[in-house]
Amino acid sequence: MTVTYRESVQGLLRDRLLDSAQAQIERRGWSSVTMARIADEVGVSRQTVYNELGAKRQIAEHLAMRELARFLDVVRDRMSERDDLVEAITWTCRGVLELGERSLLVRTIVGSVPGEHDPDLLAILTVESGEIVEAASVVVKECIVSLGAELPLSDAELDVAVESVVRLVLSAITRPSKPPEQAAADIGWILGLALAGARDRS
Amino acid sequence: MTVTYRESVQGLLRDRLLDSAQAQIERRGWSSVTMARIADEVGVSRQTVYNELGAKRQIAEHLAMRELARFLDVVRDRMSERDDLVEAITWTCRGVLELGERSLLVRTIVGSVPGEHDPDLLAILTVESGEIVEAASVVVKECIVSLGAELPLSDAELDVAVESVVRLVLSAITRPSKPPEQAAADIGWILGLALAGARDRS
DNA sequence: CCCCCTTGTCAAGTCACTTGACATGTCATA
DNA sequence: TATGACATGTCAAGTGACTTGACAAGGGGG
Repeated sequence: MTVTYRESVQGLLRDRLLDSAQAQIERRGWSSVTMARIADEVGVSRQTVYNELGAKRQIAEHLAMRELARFLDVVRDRMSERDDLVEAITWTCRGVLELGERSLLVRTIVGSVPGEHDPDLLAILTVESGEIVEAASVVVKECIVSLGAELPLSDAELDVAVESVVRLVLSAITRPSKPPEQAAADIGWILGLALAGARDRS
Repeated sequence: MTVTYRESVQGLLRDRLLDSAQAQIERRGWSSVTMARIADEVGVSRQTVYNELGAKRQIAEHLAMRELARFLDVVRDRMSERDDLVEAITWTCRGVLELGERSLLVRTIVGSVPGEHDPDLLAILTVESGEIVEAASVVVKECIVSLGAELPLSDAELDVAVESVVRLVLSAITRPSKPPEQAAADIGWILGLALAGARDRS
C-alpha cells in the first residue's frame, strides 16, 4: 500500500479540478476560468473547489506547481541518462526546453500578449517564480550529487552554479530566442567553461 | 465529463478492494482472504468492505464478474478483427483461451486440488457459471450481429449456436486438454460443420 | 443606474466511512 | 471437552467531506 485509498481519492479530486481549470485556460484563457464552471465540469459543488484549492489566485499557483512537477520528472529522467556532468546538464536542458515548447499551459501563459496578461498568471511567472527556481534547484542538485562525479566546487558554489543553470533555462522558456537544442548547448557550454575555470583555480 | 468524479471514486474503492482480495487469493488461496485484511490493505474500515461488496461469498462473485469483463474485452476486440464468422470465432476463442492460461485468478481457481476447493470459489464455477454463460453469450451474439454476415440460422438457432461455443470455451478453460490454438481450431471446425449443415438444409 | 455574473464565506444538511461493540461459528489446543 | 483465538456478519453512534442555499461585495455592460 504505497499510496492509501484515501490519499488516492483526495488526489483524484485535486487532479480533476486542476484538469478542468487547465482545460479552460487552454481553451479560452484564464479570465474565462470560473469557480462555478470548474465545479460543474468535475461534478462537485462550488464550495468544494474552495475547500480543496482555495481562492482563484491559488488555483493558478497549484497549476504552476503541477506543471513544474512534470518538468522535474524530465529532469530526473534525463540527468540519469548521461555520465558526464556537462553532457547530462545539456541533455536535460534540451529535454526541459522541448517540453516547454510542447506544454500547452506554458505556451498559453507565456504566449499571451503582454498587455492582456492576467494579473494572477503574471504573478506566477514573477512573484512565484522564486519558489519554482528553488524547487527546481533542489531537484537538479540532488541529481548531480547522485551522479557521483568529482567536482571542483564547494557545496555553496555548487548551489550557485545549479541555480544559475535553472535560471537560464527558465529564461529560455519564457523568452525563447533559439531552438531548444542550441539553447541547451549554450547553457552546457557556459557550465563547461565555468567548471574548467574552477579546476584551473586549484 | 464522460464519467463523473463521484463515480470514479466509488469505482476506485471497489477496484482497490477487489484488487486486494484477488492478490490474497493468488498468494495464499481463498481461505486466507479475510475481510479485516482486505480493509486493512486498502486502508478503510471492515464495515466499508461489507457496505461496498457485501458478504464474503459475494466477493468471490464480484471477482468472477470482473475477470469475466476482462475476457469479454478480448472477445469484443478479436471478433472485429476477422471478416469471416468462423475465422472470427476461432480467432476469438484462441485469444480467450490464451488469456485463460495467463489469468492468475483463473489458474488459481481451476488449478486448486479438487479436494481442497473452497466452497465459495467452487460455487462460482458451478452455480454461478450460468450467469457467466449468459453474459458471455450476449456479448458474443452482439459481436456476430454487428459483423453483419448472412447466416443460415434463425435467431433462436443462433442463440443455441452461440451458447454452445461459449460452453465449449468455458469447458476448455476449466479442463484444458490441448493448447489454445488447437482447442480454438476444434471449436471453429465444429461451428463450420454446423453452419455448412444448416446451409444445405434450405 | 441597474442587472447580471463572479468571488468569497457561512451554516445547516446529507451521506460515506469509522469506531466500537456484540452475537455467532469454527478451529486448535490444553 | 472446555477454552481461547480468530473470523464472519450486524448494529448504532460519531466524524468528516461534500452539498445546498443564502448572503455581502465587486465589477463590467446595456
